[in-house]
Amino acid sequence: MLNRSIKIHKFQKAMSFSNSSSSSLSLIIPHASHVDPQELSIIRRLDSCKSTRELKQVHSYIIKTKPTLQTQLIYTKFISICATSYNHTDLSYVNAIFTQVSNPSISVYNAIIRCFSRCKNSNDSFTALLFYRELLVKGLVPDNYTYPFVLKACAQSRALSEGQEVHGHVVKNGLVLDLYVMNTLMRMYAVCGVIGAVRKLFDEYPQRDLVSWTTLIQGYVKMGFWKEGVKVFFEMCEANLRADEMTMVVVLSACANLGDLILGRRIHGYMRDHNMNFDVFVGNALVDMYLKCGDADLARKVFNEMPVKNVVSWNSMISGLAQQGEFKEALNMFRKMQSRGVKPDDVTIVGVLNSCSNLGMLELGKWVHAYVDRNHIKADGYIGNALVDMYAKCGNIDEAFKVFNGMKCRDVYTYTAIIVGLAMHGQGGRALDLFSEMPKMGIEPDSVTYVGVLMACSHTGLVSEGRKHFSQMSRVYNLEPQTEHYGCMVDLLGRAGLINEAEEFIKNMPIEPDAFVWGALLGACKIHGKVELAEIVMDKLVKMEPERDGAYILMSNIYSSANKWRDAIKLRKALKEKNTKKTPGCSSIELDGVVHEFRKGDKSHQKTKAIYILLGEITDSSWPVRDEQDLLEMSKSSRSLLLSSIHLAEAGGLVV
DNA sequence: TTAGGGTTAG
Repeated sequence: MLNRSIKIHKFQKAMSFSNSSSSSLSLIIPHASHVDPQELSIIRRLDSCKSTRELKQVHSYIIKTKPTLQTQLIYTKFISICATSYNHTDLSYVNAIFTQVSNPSISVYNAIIRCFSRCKNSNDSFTALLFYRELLVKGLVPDNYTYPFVLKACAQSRALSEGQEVHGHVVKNGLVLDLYVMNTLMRMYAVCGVIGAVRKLFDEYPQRDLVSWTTLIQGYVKMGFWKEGVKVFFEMCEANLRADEMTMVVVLSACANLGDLILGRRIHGYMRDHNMNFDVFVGNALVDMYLKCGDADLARKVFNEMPVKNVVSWNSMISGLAQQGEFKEALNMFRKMQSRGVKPDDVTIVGVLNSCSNLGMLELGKWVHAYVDRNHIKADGYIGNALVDMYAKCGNIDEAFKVFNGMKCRDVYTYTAIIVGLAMHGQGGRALDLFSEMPKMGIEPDSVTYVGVLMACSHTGLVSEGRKHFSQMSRVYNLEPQTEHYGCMVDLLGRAGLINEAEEFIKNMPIEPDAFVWGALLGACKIHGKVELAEIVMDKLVKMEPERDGAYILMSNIYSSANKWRDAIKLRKALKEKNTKKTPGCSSIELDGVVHEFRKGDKSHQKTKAIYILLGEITDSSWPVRDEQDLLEMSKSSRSLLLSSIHLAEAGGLVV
């Protein structure tokens, strides 16, 4: 409030200064009721200007040679052109023009409010509201053009109370039946999340057009009521209104969030049936929809067929593939993007770092970090968090802390990234220290932070600490534990040998235990050799996920550890006969910026032959052929790294 | 001179 009054004060000061200076420039004639030929010729010249620079040249020409043409009409034209014609609006120039107009009419105010409301920056939108307030103070009456601009500014700066005030003015001025005013009012409420008000306006308004329907759909979609949004779209079709591309982008976003591929394809079909123009916005929305619905092939097809792509198209593919777990593909997409000369933006960087974290690609992650530094991109917010996450997940805790400490604004995501990273790399104590720092910083943990905290306790054997945190999450932070949290607790108790307690814990769970929870108990059975209990748990897991082979393999390992070889062999045989779906686990290693992936039975690696020979060196005392060309080509370090990967694969129950 | 569109984290 104080800030605003200072702004108004500053602004009024500027205005009084401009009034006196404009009088020294003299000769601003009052608003012309008709356009004279000289004005018309200037307006034509202004229309042909290609930049603010050219505009300024015309401006100085008028001041020097045609001072009588410094009319409200001409100045309104100057401001309007600045607002609509160029990519970047020079707001200080627009302001300077405005201050040269004495007694600006409502048209001049409309033009300047429009100019400031077009900017995405909420400060500029706020300035637009200050102009609006000023025109009211001067006793001017807003018209049907003023309100759409003012309401847009309210929406942009999420200024709901100001928007409601403007709504009152609309009613008072009798403009409630203006379609543009109504639609922007609806949009203002939609952006501010007041979906009830959007619906009320829509229901009460007699003349809805496509924009009204689209705004209502978007209101629902923005609030996460995706099904409702789609329902409104079908109601709109029943009302015989033909949707356009903008409507489809919003509907596709609802399908994406619903993850409903059948619905998404139906909408795509609707667009084809209605011969819609597949512009870059529609293409991006389709790519996003297909990826969020899990169909990467169709997403790729749409992407490849897009005649025009922009950075958002690439970002949608990169982040969407990563969401599908196709991290390697996401990085390939990034490489392709670079080879096409498309400049990455913040979203690209976050997507790439996310893939690096999941693949353990520290080298590429470092390269992205260097890119961020080189381009003076602030490593705060999304990017800072993604960097912390990448370093922490890749095990470079020192670098993770360097980024973490260098961040000005840390939030729950920053803390969670480093807590999870520390917990994953066996530094539970440090993870818990950071967790205890959060309340002091005024940051509340969320559900994922608690997964990290419980993991930290589990890996450090801190049973009572874990119990304390588990009970605190609902008691203090009102976070209902999910199966992941119960699984962590079972893991914690199980690892500590408290098997009976872990069993009891599962029995008393208020939600149905899933495979994650039972899997944790089976893991505990393996550590502590509880064969009989393991058999019961395995039965449950097999019933839950008959298509998975994880439980069989773990059980077979439990039998082997207990020297029950016959049972182990019997189980492996049963597994083979059942033809179960193999757990798609894989191990990967980054070597000279390239990720090598290893899956069970997968022989697609270029150097498979050499790897098998080296594997033979380890498993067989009789040495295989030494003069294998591939083997000789591999450097010593490559060999040891690839072998580490093989070990990793084996540790996960997989054989290369 | 007026309104509605796509991508980002643990």
